Amino acid sequence: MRSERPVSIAGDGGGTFTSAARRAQFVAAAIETIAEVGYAQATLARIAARVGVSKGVICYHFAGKDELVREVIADIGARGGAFVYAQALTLPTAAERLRGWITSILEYTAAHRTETVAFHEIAAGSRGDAAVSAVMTELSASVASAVQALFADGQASGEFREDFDPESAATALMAIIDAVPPRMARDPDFDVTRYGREVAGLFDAATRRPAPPETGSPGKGGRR
Amino acid sequence: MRSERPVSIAGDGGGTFTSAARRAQFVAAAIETIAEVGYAQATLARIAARVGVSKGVICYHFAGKDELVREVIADIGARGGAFVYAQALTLPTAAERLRGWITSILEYTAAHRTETVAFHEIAAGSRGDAAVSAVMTELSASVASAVQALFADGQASGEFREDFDPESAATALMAIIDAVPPRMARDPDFDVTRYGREVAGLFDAATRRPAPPETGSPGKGGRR
Amino acid sequence: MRSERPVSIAGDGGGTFTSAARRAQFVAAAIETIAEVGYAQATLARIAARVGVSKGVICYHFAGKDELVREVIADIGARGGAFVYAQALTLPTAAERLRGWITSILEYTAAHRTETVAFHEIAAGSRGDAAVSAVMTELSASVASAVQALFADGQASGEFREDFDPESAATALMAIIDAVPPRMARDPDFDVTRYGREVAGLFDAATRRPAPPETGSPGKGGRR
Amino acid sequence: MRSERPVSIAGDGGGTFTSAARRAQFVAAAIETIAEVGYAQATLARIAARVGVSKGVICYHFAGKDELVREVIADIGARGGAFVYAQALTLPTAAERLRGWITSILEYTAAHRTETVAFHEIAAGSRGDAAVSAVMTELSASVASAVQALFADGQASGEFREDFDPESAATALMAIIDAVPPRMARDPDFDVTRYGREVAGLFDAATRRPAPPETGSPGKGGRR
DNA sequence: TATGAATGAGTTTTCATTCAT
DNA sequence: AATGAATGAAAACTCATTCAT
Repeated sequence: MRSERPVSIAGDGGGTFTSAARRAQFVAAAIETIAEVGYAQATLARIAARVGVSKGVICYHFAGKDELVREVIADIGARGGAFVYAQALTLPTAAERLRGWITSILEYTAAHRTETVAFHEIAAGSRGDAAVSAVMTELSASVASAVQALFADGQASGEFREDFDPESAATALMAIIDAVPPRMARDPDFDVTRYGREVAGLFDAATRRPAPPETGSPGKGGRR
Repeated sequence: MRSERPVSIAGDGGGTFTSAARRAQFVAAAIETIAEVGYAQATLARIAARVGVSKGVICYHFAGKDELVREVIADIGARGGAFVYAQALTLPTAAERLRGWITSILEYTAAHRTETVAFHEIAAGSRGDAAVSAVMTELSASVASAVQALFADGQASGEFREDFDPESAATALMAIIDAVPPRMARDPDFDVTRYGREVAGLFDAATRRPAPPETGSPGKGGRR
Repeated sequence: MRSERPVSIAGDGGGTFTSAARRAQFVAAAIETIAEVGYAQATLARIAARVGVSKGVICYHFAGKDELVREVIADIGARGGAFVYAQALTLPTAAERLRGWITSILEYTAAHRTETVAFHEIAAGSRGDAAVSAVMTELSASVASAVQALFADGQASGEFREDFDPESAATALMAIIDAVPPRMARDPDFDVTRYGREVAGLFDAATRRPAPPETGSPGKGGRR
Repeated sequence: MRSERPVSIAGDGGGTFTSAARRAQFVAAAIETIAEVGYAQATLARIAARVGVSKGVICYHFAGKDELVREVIADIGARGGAFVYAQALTLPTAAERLRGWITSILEYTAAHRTETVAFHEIAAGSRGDAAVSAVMTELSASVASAVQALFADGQASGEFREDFDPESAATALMAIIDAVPPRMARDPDFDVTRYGREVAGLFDAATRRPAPPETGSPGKGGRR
């Protein structure tokens, strides 16, 4: 019975795919399909057709559509998450980390349109699919808390103003980032890099501690 | 021809529903259903069940699902649009209008959860439904340009900094607003009012022209 | 209970239709609708719409669609039959009666396109509707036997050749006549009158006893 | 893409149906069903039931009902057309070709009742189905013009009388032929072969050039 | 009588899933 | 492992018919 379902053991020199590679192939096809036609229109038939195999094969390698979609999410999340975290958190100041995060995540978004568009399509269309929903929520919560920490750190270190709520700021920033993929899909000329610079600028202005009230040290104020 | 298709004549004090009232009832049921289970899961059967009638009744009152959905969009858009525009645009300064717009639209969002959640669900899930998509795109574009004008006005009047791009700022703000309904749906404790205040604060800080560089008038700088 | 269903008593001076007139109105509307869109597409809704009333009214006046259709058949049959019989059967010779029948029935067909087209549509599309089918079969059988008699009479009187089968000839002639309405519907320029002349000519040539064996030349006549 | 839609590759000796054979099976079932209950009543459910499979199977093998019906028409048309053309057109005289055509087409009709009845049902019931209608019209026009040529040839060669219109004669003959399938369906004892002989005789008599007026050359008349 | 509303059976079609080979 | 075939549930929509008013 257990042998009924392929396990992920690699290392098969033959021309035929190992099970793991096959699964990866379907995940990739699913991502492309979802990005192209939207979550609701991404049927197993269409995904299988993209790979050039019959519909049944997907059901052989995955327990069902749910499992495939969950793997799609995991795949996108893992790759994207790794990249983003690698960039931002090493910089010295909170302001730099914030700008770095915005810039790098949008850079990634622009460089991986298909993936990020697919991710957004799933997030938007998977309502009512409890299992999928749960994964999405969890994933987005973990990113949100990292972003929130970014703001909190800046406040704690005195870099940022203290009259804003880090959680709200994180929510807002996440919203801004999340809206980029559909915007790219809708409008291919959208300049993501420029937008990233602008958003970073807005958040910089919004969070930077205002120039101190010039209490008798004019030199400092002037130099600034 | 006369009576085959119910027409929208309102004003009937009787206890029995007029056709217009019936249509409104289905529109309301559709909104609730969409908000509750998502666009893809909002079948005619479910909507009819909510009203407590058979599936066919909807097809009697509406030419088809498309017509119902279009009416849903029109209904939400009309009511919401009227409200929002009424508030914000009368205030004297751009900063006040910006804050007013953010505050009032989120106030409206909070007060009309079901409606706004449904609207977002449709926007998110109607890919591949050309007719619906078109209406949504148009509607959102018109709001976006009004918001952009808000920022541009502030820059033109000298109230706002000039080193940000009004279009990008509008895009960002719209993204923030659009993300609220699904957040409310996901997390019933989300405090929209507080969030509105925070977002307004962030945009205020981000757009306000910084304190002038103290060019020889120390008295003013000091007071500030 | 009996008063539940309107009876056919005429003579109601008011502006409102008597039941009989109402029924006739629906029959007329049904004929027009069937001729226009075909039997399968002639729904009660469409018929009612043509009269300008609601669908339910038809069900009030008729037990069901079947009854309406049967009345349509009876109506067309009665009027058409009466007309045709009146013309042809008074002429002196069989050849004249044959030509007369062909001419007059096609004349009628041309003059009552809507009716005859509707009749044909019902005949063609009412398969599987036992009650309707039965009426059609009966009606067509009665005409067929009259036509057959026409040929048989000509043979009996010596006017017609004897080497053809009156039943087959009647079947063939009926087929020719029955095909005219759909042809008219398909091709509005079809010249029915000319076609009638041609068909009459063909049947005349087909049935006429060949030139008598030259009664003035005894040798030939004798050989026959 | 490769295997999603079954393709028409024949030649598989195994016991299992190839896709082509399966399609042919459904085409055959559709023909039988249409012949039996009429075009309007021939639902996918009924056709599937005849084969003993679920409704969805037909949609698996055919894009939709339209495709099935079009294949039914093509199937009947191809087989029937080939047969009929093979027979008639090789004979030397126009009179023989005319008789040959009538005889052979009715022979075919008698030998393929189900098929021809189905064909007639489709022709009669497909009003309002533009695609199907178009195919039928075209097919019948091509046969009609061939028949018309038959008459015209006979006139041109001097075999036939010249005082009839070939087009009308063709229309009449087509009407006679077209009426046979429904007649067979209605009346199982109808003797098609005999009818064919009779119709051929009628048209022979109707078209044959009459014996010349015997103007003083008895030898010629006698020999004839 | 008439109406509009409602019903429910029935139609085509789509799709995830199962299964024998 | 893979396939093609089959399934069956569900979707949107149509239509004759019923019924309270």
